[in-house]
Amino acid sequence: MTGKIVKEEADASTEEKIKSAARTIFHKKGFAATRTRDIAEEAGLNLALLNYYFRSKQKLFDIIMLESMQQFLTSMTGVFNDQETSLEKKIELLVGNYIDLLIQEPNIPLFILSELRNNPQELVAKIRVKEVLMKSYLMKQMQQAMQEGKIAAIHPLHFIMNIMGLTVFPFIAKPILTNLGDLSEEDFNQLVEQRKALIPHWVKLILTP
Amino acid sequence: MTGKIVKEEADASTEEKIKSAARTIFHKKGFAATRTRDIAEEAGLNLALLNYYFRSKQKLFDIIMLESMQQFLTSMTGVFNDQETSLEKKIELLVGNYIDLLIQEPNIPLFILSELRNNPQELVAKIRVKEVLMKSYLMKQMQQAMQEGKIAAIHPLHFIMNIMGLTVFPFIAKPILTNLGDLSEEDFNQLVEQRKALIPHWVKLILTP
DNA sequence: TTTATTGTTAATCATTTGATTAAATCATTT
DNA sequence: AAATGATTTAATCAAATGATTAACAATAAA
Repeated sequence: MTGKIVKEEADASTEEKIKSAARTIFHKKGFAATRTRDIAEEAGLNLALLNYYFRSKQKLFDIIMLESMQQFLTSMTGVFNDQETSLEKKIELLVGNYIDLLIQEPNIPLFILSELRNNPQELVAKIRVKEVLMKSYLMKQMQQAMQEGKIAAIHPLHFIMNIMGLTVFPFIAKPILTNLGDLSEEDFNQLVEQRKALIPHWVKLILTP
Repeated sequence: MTGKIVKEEADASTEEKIKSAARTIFHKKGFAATRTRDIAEEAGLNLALLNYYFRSKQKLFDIIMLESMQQFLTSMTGVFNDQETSLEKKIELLVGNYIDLLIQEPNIPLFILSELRNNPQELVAKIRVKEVLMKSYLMKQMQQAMQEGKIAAIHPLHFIMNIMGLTVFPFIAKPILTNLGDLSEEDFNQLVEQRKALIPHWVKLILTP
């Protein structure tokens, strides 16, 4: 009955096939619009296997959601607490990492944010964004630079909104933007590639005292 | 059978009650997660009335979606083609209008964008964003200012991504941001109110030649 | 008032869909 | 090989849900 529990490392392949299919479809359509049958079909497996391995659609979803949020968060944790790199360099790295990630996984932001509106607090709390972000070395660097008058005074949240807005929003609005500019997938990616250099430049302007 | 069709202006009240309830719930939960029973309950009406007035969930949704997109688009059309106002002034007005709208209807952007990923082309085409935006007087002003060297050379899509990203993203990421900053509804609104002045200022910096 | 039309309701239908079951297959151990 | 346990499948269940129906109420027309 509980194959996976007894035999922890059964055949990772099937379990991973299901997770991979679930990731694809959940990311694209969200929880409510996804049918477990779609996932099974995408994985090329019988529907019952999904429940055999993960008990329920909800449990499977929770795993995918948690991993997606962590994947998103991991792109910044490494950068943020490096004591060697300058504020400027950190912004470059952060934007670059995110754009690389988002070109690979363009559906993650809209997936996370659209699901978050139903669950608000619980999930956000679970991944400790607040600790990771607000108590990071980057924030200390910013505070100090502001005190020394090296950058303009700005509320940390405005700073975060700006960087994330400039970096992530294009991927959220991708269908509109590609229509607006008659862009192919290729064109779009090229445009956001440019933003790896542009956004740090713009942010520097914003921070100029 | 087809009450509404025969008698066009029957009792606007019931029809409007349904639309209003549908708007509320669709905006908050999206198409797939919304049950017609929820809408009926929110409207304080019998479930069958929904189908009596709108034939199906899908038809009702299409109406709400179209109106929401138009509402969103209307915030810019007026501003964009005014031949009297400067580029700078237009940015101020645009950002101001959007933030006012979004404080009233904070769920619209995520609603539109998350539904758009399923339907991509059809809906985007229907509202003529491309015409409204790309062929606006604002765009001509930009081109001319660039040629005259009065503003920095920038791809129109980067310009749009920046303004929209800076303005709209905070509302899309609201649950995360309020958690990050321990913000009440009030606090959040105050913060985005500040952005009415800040974003035009930042955009001006970005456009500085 | 009577009649016809429109609006509303409770009950029901039919389909979709998440989940379970029981039997079959595969793999591992003895 | 036999036995045991893990994995997989087809068939089925039960609940949720969009939609319809038939009866009833309200309103307007005659």
